[in-house]
Formats: sequence, C-alpha cells, structure tokens
Amino acid sequence: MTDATLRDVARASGCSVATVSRVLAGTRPVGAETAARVRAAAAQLGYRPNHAARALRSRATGTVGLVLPQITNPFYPTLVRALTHALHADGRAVLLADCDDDPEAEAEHIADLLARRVDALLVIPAHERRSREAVAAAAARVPLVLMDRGCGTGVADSVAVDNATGMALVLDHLAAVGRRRVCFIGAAGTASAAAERRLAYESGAAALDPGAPDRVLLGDFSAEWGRAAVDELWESGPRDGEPGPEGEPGRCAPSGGGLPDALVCANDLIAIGALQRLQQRGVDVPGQVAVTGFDDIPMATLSAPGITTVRQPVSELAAEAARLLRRPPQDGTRPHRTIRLAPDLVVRESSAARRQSGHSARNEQDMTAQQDVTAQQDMTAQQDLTAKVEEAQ
Amino acid sequence: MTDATLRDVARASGCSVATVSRVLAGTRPVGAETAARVRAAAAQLGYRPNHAARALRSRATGTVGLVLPQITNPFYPTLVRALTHALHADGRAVLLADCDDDPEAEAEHIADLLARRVDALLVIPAHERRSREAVAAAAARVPLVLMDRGCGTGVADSVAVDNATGMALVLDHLAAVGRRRVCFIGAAGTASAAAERRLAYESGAAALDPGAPDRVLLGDFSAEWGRAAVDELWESGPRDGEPGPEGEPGRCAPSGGGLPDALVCANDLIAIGALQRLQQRGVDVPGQVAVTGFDDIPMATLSAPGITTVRQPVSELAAEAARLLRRPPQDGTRPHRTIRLAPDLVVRESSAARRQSGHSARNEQDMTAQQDVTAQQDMTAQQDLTAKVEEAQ
DNA sequence: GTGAAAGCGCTAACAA
DNA sequence: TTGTTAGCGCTTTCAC
Repeated sequence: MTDATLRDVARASGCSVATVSRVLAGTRPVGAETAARVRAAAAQLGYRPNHAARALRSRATGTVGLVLPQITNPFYPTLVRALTHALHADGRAVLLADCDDDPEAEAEHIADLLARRVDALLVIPAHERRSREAVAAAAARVPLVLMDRGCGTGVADSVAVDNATGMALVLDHLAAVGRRRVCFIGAAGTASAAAERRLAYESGAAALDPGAPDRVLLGDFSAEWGRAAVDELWESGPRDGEPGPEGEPGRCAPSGGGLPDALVCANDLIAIGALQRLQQRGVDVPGQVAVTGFDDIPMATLSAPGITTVRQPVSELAAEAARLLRRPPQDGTRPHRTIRLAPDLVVRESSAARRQSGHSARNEQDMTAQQDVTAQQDMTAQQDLTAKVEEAQ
Repeated sequence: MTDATLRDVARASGCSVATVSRVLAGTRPVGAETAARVRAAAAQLGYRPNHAARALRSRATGTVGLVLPQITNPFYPTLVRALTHALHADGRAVLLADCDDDPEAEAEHIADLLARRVDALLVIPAHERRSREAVAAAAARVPLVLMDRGCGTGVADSVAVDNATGMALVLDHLAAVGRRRVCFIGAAGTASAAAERRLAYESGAAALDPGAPDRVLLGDFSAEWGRAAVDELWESGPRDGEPGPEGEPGRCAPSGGGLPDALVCANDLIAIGALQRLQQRGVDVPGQVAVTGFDDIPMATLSAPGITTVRQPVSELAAEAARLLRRPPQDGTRPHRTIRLAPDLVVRESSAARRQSGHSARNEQDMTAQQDVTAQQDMTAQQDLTAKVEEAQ
C-alpha cells in the first residue's frame, strides 16, 4: 500500500493541491471551512507529507547536522540529549555524525551532511586548528554554530560555558571552606576549555595564596593523567613541613613547602583519577585534600566521595544554539556571536570542610549553588554585545 | 553561489544528464572515455548530488533512524558510536531521536522518522510492553531492527548480547577464584536484560553452592539500588558465622548463614553502587567480597578497584544490525531473526582471588600478584581464551 | 552505449 | 481565498 499524496488529499477534499499544501503547511490564509475539510481528508487518508519532495522544492530539509568528535566523551551524551530535544521542539530532525577525534573524518562528515542538504550545522570541533578549514567552508554555506570548543577566531557563531566564571566559583568555594594551598591539575594546549580554565585558575588563585597561581600541572583531560599528576605531586613534591626547593613552572611549586590541601582539576575525569590515586595512597578526601572537577559528568555523582564540580548549563547551551540556528540567514558578513553561559557550582563531599571528614552515607545531597538567573542573562547579553571574541591563546 | 547540478555536469562534459547519472551512480555500463570525461567535469565543478532529489525519485533516502530511550544511559554512547560508524560505512546517514524513556515520545519520533522517509529503523525500545504497538506498526513499513532490549515476541528482527553466556562467564570466573557464597543483585521486571540475566544466574549459580540460586535481590538498574541492596544484605542479612533463618525468596537467603563472598550485579551501575557502599561499610573488596557487573560501561574502569564485568560485543552488535538492515526487503512474512552475540569477560580487581585462598586458576594468581596500587590493567587478553567468542577489535 | 522525456510529491509564482 | 502552472534535481523508462 502506497502512501497518500497531496493529490489524493486534494481529490478527497474536493480542492486543489495548492490549497491542501497551504492548509497543511500553514503558509497562507485559507478559508476555515475548506481547511477543516482538508484536514479531515488528510487524517482520513493517514496523509504524511513527503519530506524529500518538500525539501527538493523548498530547499530546506528541516534537518540539522550534529558533528561530534567522540560521543563517548562522557560530557557529550548529556549535551546531545539537550540539543536533540531543543531541535525537535523546533520540528527539526538531527543527523548525527561521530568523528572519532579525527579532523579528516570530520571534514568528510561535514561534506556529506552538506550534500544531504542539512539546513544548519552544529559542530563540536575535533581539533582547535585542524578543524578550522572544513568548519569555515561549511559556515559559508549554511548557518553553523560551534559548541563547547572553538576552532580559531572568527569562524562561526559559538556557544559554550563560561569557563572563567566556573573556575571562579570553584576557587571561591574552596576559599570559603578554608582551603589555601590549592593546586591546579589541568590540560596542556590552546583549546578553549584547557586554556581558559587554566588562565582562570592562574588569575583567581592568588586570592587564596600568593603561591597558588604557580602550582599548575598540565597533562590532558583523562583520569589517567589525574592519577599521574597525584603521583607526581606526592612523590616528587616537597614533604609536608619541609620547605620545598623552588620548583620550575609547570611543576607544582609550593612557595612555602608542603602538599596541597585542594586539587582543582580542569575536568571531572582528571578529578576522578586524582581522587582514586589519593585514596590508594591513603590520603583522606576531603579530610586532608579537597578535590574539584569541571563539567558534572554522571560519574561525578557516582564516585565516593561525590565530586564537587562545575555543572555546565546544558539546557541553556542547547537552547541558545537552537536559537542561533533559528535566526534568518545572514545578509553579508555580520560578525559572529560568541555566547558564554555561566555555570553552577555543585558542591559534593569531595570538598567538604575538614571537620566533617567525609563518610556521610548520604551521597545524593547535591547542594547546587543556585546561580541568579538574571545574572546569567546579563552575562549572555553582555557577551552578545561583544560581537567578536578572541580565543585565549 | 548555487550548487552544480547534474545538468551542469552534463553540459560541461558534453553528454546528457542521463549518462552523467549513470556514471555517478554506477547503475549501468557506460563507455570508459565518457565516464572519465564526466568524472572530470564533476570533480571540476565540485558536483555534489542532491540527496533530496535523489530520495524523491528513487524512494530511498540513504538514511536510518536511530531511536533511543535515553542517550544518557551510560551503555548507549558506545553503542551509538559503533552503530553510526557501521552505518556510515554503508553510506547511510543516521537520524537520531532520544525519547526520554517515554513510549509516547518514542511513538512520535518513529512517526516523524517514517514521514522523513528513513530507509530503516534501529530501535532500542523504551518499554517492553508499551513500545510494542508503535514498533510493530513501523516494522510493517520499513526494515526495523530492535537492539539491546526486546518488546514482546515476533515484532521484528533483533540483535542483542547473549545475556546467558555473559552470566555464565561471570559465574565460572567466580568459581575459579574460589567464591562460593554468591548473591545476585538484579533488576525486577520482564525486560530482556533483567529477566535473562536473572534466569541465567539462577540456573548457573547452583554449581557454586546449592543455596546460591535463591540468593537474589531485585530492584532496578541503578547505582542507587546497588547501594540499597548492600544495606539490605548487611543490615538484615544474617551475621557472619551465626546460622541465619530461612529467608524468603526475593530476599537474600543464605542456606547456611553468613554474608556473601561475591555480589553478582545485573549491570555495572548496580555494581558501582554496591562497591561504593561496601567500601563505606569497611568491607574489603575484593578481599572479603568480590563484585561483578555487566556491560562494561566506561565507569567500570574508573572505579577503584576496577570492576570485573561482561563486555558487550559492541562492534559486532552494530555490524550485525547494519547487516540486517542491508538485506533486501521482505517477500511476505518471513520469520524474524533474533541474533544473540556472545560477550567477553573482563577481569579487573574487584574479583581478584583472596590472598589466603590456595587453589585458584593460574590467571587469577597472576592477577593477585599484580594487585598493587598501580595495577590497573584489564585482563581482557587472558580471559579471551576462556570466553566463547573472540573480539574482532 | 547514449539521449529524450517523463515524472517522484511538493511549493511558489502568478492568475483568477 | 483559491486554482493553475511550472518546476526543484534526480532516476528511469523508453527509444535509438
């Protein structure tokens, strides 16, 4: 049994295909009675518009391409979920492409999606530099929004978490629970998350301790690195009490000797690895050392103790991306928008104040430091005015 | 600048659109020289076929719908990755829909995907019973493969892990490392994973201990439940040494008293919750109690100790699903295929042999020897010899 | 082996 | 407000 077409509906309702099209697409005003008749006939025949025909004619597929570096990155599923929901709410379907962190695969996927005539693209670039060419080329053809990561300057609109604010929330919190000897375990490189979080730490940590900004260890965004960093600190770092030698920058170089009382990790994976290795070494978390993460991936709740972290405003990020894609196509080269949304701090046991040394059996008490909604909007608006924003180098 | 069309290529290469189409689609034999000329012209113009037009004409979109209950379920990202790769290798694009565990949303997404003329559907049903209607209706219109979960009998082809084999691997392994007093922490309900894993435990555990098949606790597939189950066992269960009262079925009812020396969990989330609560109670894992999971989600590696678990053969599952979708459409009502693929056991520290136990398999003795803080490696390679199917990775 | 022509189902001009 | 007409870019008969 073949599907009903517009013509079938037209015949059944006794009017022309054009009228039926107008009723069903809501493009033009149509007489109430006719409209009713058309709708009845359509329902009766179980009419389903053929998107392929519609796409061919109207040059719009109602489809958005979503290009990810690796869906197995633990932060992305949440984001993908929010994005698909936001886009489906707009009546758009989502074509998914996973690039396996390979910029060449990414370029191919982008080309394929373009050939499939997606109306727009949402891209989390696989590589800060090597993704740029393909992304820029695509952005010239369809509306394109970069998410989470950047890929050079002035390529396209972008939406991401405000890393600086997030890091500031962490540092404020650590100060409030009396931590001073903080140390940053981050990721090397110039990608936005790595660089911005590191810079935010370096500029904010001085408020806790003059030596803190120099206590920085850089690796990558993995649990493996979190473990290694703790080993580095606890093995080659100066012992508690004895004044340490002046360390090189890039190593953890406590100005007054002693081990850190808080590890600020650039993401949750690092934090999980660090936490794990601390526990294996018999270090009490949070009793002796607090540990914080970034992103609030599902695992951050599941570890024991749960990890204090910065929750990315996933729904808002998705909504903002969807909004950018809804905007009418550009007349000429309007400057790109860079939208940064303020995150929340989620306080869990890994950063509890020292006296309540942590084996509270209740793991689920996430205390969300609720961020003022107005402030967040202001943040957005403010950034909107700054049309062009340079990536931190 | 508008895209080049077939006509453009035809003009540039001095032949008809039909010929160009045949060259580019490879549908019919074409003179070698003409073909070369066409290809050159196409490349020169940067020709990209318009999929919408192609779809309209050939009634095939080259697109597959992937319908998920919740992409945030930690097992799915890996599966989605494998599926998209397998499908992209076939030149198909993937339309993604996330249903938020809601069968009604699922039905809508399926209808939408059908309206968008997907060539086929891949569905992980949100609900064993309530997904059935929409799935069956869709299966009547396009090739449809169920993955991971079922939804009633005889609805469509399906591909899933062989839960029975997986559970048998776990029980064999526990026997080999000298565990006898095993207890199952599973999920209630009739959904395939829940029911099959439970049944496999019940029929396989007797080999370890006559009372084992009755030691079954049922909740859901969450870490929360894993924690609760441990509380139930350690609080209301009989103390070590004292003979316990005959317990009701559904509770853990050790026939000879005493706490379990191994917790067989129906998935990794339960295992993570159980492990966590055991540690909070000061129970040594694996010293006193072994813990095993199922699925091998990323978190299973990240916990300390790493969790011994059953790794789903994700690439093979994806390949098999893609293969089913490639098959030509059915003539009449051929019976549906149900494909079950054997998984591997991944031995990690959570089930290491106790040092005092004298007679364990060689593998596990090696394991024990390596079990210091730095031994974090999966023992997959060795176990592969025991497992019934080798991974093609 | 190649070309001409006829649509796939729909929307957008242009008339009425 | 409604109908008529012309395609969107492609594949696929059918001729040659």
